[in-house]
Amino acid sequence: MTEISNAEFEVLEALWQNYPASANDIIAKLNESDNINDNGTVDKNQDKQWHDKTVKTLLNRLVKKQAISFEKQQRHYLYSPLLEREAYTLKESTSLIERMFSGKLAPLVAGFAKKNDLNKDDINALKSLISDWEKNND
Amino acid sequence: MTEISNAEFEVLEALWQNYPASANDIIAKLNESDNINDNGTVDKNQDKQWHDKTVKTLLNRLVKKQAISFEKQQRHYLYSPLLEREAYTLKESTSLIERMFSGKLAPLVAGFAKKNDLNKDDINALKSLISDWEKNND
DNA sequence: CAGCTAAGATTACAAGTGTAATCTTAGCTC
DNA sequence: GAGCTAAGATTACACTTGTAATCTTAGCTG
Repeated sequence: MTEISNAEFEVLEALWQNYPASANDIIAKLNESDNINDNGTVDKNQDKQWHDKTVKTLLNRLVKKQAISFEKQQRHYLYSPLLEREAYTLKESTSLIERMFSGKLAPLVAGFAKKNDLNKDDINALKSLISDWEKNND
Repeated sequence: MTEISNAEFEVLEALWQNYPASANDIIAKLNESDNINDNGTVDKNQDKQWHDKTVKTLLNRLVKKQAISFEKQQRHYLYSPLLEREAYTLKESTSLIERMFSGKLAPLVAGFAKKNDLNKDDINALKSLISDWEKNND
């Protein structure tokens, strides 16, 4: 599977939020003000406007890259992701951590902690992950 | 500051490990079998061989992008990074987390926990980071 | 000193990317 | 049914990227 570019990823993101979807659905979603991810977090649309031709091009490329599929629905297509969001983001995270931190998660978190001032919620989420891990690994 | 590409990043990495350095120093470093990062972690060189012309090109691009500087040392140059490694990796991590996880660290860690089976060391590192954070934020 | 060499500068070139515009055509509209 | 429309297909085009090869020139070498 070839690489997904940043712009392609944003289109995929819109599709993950709601599929199957027509090109127009996707374009509309991309041009909404805010978007909600699978994991419940929110992407603010920095009022970027997506041109429909651009989105169509990206959909085409995603099809070629076998990241999404489509089925003819009368005159237009309905697209669906072939990639799972979680699998994809994990792959990307892993790759970044590999390239920048020799595969170790802690240095990334450390950098984050140092500057991006994690808040109490982040810390609680991490603690909860840790205790889950310990539950399963003790 | 424009974007640093993957190949450029690897060259920067070599420079961060030892600078100021001549082009040849950098080429040699890149072609070593293993490399050790600032943070003590190790990059295995998957026996990729860097062609000197390629590295020179990348050094040029990095200079243009103002990611590194050089000073004439007799006939050749000595290069130094202008970017700090930690600042750069933090920016990249933040950007990925922003794009994929709406800026939340926990979902990334969760994905990692779920599949990449964190080991005891990772968990300890995270715990230690958390307790540091709590020490400073209570 | 003439030519060679090696450092850096310049040029190359295909593939990928962001961003669309134009082309083709099946179906809707009068 | 003739033409318009809108979906998708094809083409465009400049910029970036990976990966070098060629050009230029200052200094070494015989």
